[in-house]
Amino acid sequence: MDKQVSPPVCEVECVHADKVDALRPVVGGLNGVGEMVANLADDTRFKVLYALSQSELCVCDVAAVVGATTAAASYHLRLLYRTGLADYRRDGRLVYYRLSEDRMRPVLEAIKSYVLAMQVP
Amino acid sequence: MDKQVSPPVCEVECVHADKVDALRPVVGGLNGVGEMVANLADDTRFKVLYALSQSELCVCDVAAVVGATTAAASYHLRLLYRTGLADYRRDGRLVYYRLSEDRMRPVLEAIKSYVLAMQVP
DNA sequence: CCCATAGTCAAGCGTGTGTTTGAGTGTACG
DNA sequence: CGTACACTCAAACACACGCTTGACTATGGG
Repeated sequence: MDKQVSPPVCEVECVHADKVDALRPVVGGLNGVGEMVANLADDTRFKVLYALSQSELCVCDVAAVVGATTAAASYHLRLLYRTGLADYRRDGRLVYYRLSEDRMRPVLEAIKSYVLAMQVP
Repeated sequence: MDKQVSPPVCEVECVHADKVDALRPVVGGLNGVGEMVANLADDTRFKVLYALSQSELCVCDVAAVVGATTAAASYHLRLLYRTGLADYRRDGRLVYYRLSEDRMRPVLEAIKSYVLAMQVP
């Protein structure tokens, strides 16, 4: 089940074995990080999730907030639901979505801060 | 150059105009966030950048740390360089990369914490 | 000068993704 | 019942991405 450790990797384990050995276990614990980050790696979807982190919203509202069609908003909301980041409840004709994973808030805030900080200079 | 604002978006601006009006300017300031997050939305590339955030490394070391070929490591490093997240210097036959944007550290740490927190339960 | 080595580049591949479109589902209300 | 509306679903399209492969550049040592 290992991916690749030996064949086309440099000659030996390369130049700085100490640093490499120190980093490998740490980095190895990050498996799956790409898949998780990919849930946020789209303008529309990040905006949707950030909006949900601020307020419970129906699909219609989400579409209006992010500037998308309801179909597109529904697509992203369903995707966020399936990956466990959002939850929903039905109330009459409306469907309300909300952020379901509070541990995501610091991530959203960190990314938001970074983006806003990059817009000034 | 605007994307879509009016046509198939609900009827009016939908159910909760107050929340929508409050969120729209905030969310509107997040343009480009998806493109930025996409730089981290891959297991290998996130690991590469995280490793760089911990230590200056040559391509060979990076490949060894993340378990990839030097070509794959070089591909991601070059991409990170082109997007301004990494910088490099040449020293003899070796090329050393490092994190060039310190403001990225809190983002990397927040994501790492989230991933590690999700692995326990 | 020539070879070995670290790194880069470009083409090609398999694969995945966001959006549109149009049809379908479910709820409310007269 | 039947219309109206919020929402969902599935197909299709266009596009982009990560990795491999093999050739190429650049540095340094014999």
